[in-house]
Amino acid sequence: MSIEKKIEPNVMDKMCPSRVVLNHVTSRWGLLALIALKEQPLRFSELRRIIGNVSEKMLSQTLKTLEKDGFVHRQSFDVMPPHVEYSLTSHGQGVSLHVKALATWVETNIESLPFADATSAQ
Amino acid sequence: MSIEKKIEPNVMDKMCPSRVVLNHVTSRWGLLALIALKEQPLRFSELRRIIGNVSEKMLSQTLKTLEKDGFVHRQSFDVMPPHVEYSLTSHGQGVSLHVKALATWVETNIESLPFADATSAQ
DNA sequence: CAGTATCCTACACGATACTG
DNA sequence: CAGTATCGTGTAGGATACTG
Repeated sequence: MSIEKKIEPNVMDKMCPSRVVLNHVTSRWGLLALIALKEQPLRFSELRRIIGNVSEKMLSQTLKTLEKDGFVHRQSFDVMPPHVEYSLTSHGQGVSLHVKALATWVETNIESLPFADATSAQ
Repeated sequence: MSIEKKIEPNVMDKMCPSRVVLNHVTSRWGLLALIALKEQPLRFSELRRIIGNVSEKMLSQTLKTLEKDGFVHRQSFDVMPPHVEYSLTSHGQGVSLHVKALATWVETNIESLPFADATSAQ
């Protein structure tokens, strides 16, 4: 069905490597995946449930990217039904530390930010 | 020219506040602006030059968002030609610390990431 | 369960032109 | 200089259906 594989090339691939990686780890779902996996290894659907509101497509895409970047390890057990576990590599532990710190800072300080006013009505 | 003001509403405004703010500070240009301003106050065009390849529209939009969030302070001197200085608030200093740490981690470790191979050819 | 394939839309972002 | 206004494009991301 596909002689040519259209693999959703990224615009940012012209940027310097570190910016690209930075964009991966700070991406909408990448950030949340790293934080979730920081606690413990998780299966695909567990990850989906924890992150919440992420489509299968996006989670899959995000995990592949993070795997390529060397942050996530994917272990597939060859059983039926399939069982796949995602975990952080040592590099993944490294970034997730900072990602988590950033996220925690925001959560901790959100109350004191003027932004909170705008949405505190609900 | 505009009875109704279309102010580019954000999809994410349905998310919890901290996620929204997190997205602001980790956004493509937000992240870079925070890092640049961490060193010293900067004018609009200085900021543009330092960040590089950011359009006026995006930088302006980014700065407004960060200002609303309480991370950036905008000081306008009423002279001609205009002189505007952007600087970090104390909250801005707070997040930028973590943002910078994250960015630094990536830059430091980029060489040891498998990703580097993919683009090291140029 | 753990994904892929396909289709579609909204919006992020850039380019250009204009203004105080 | 420091923006705003407007328009055009690509792509991030969702919905749905299907598969090993």
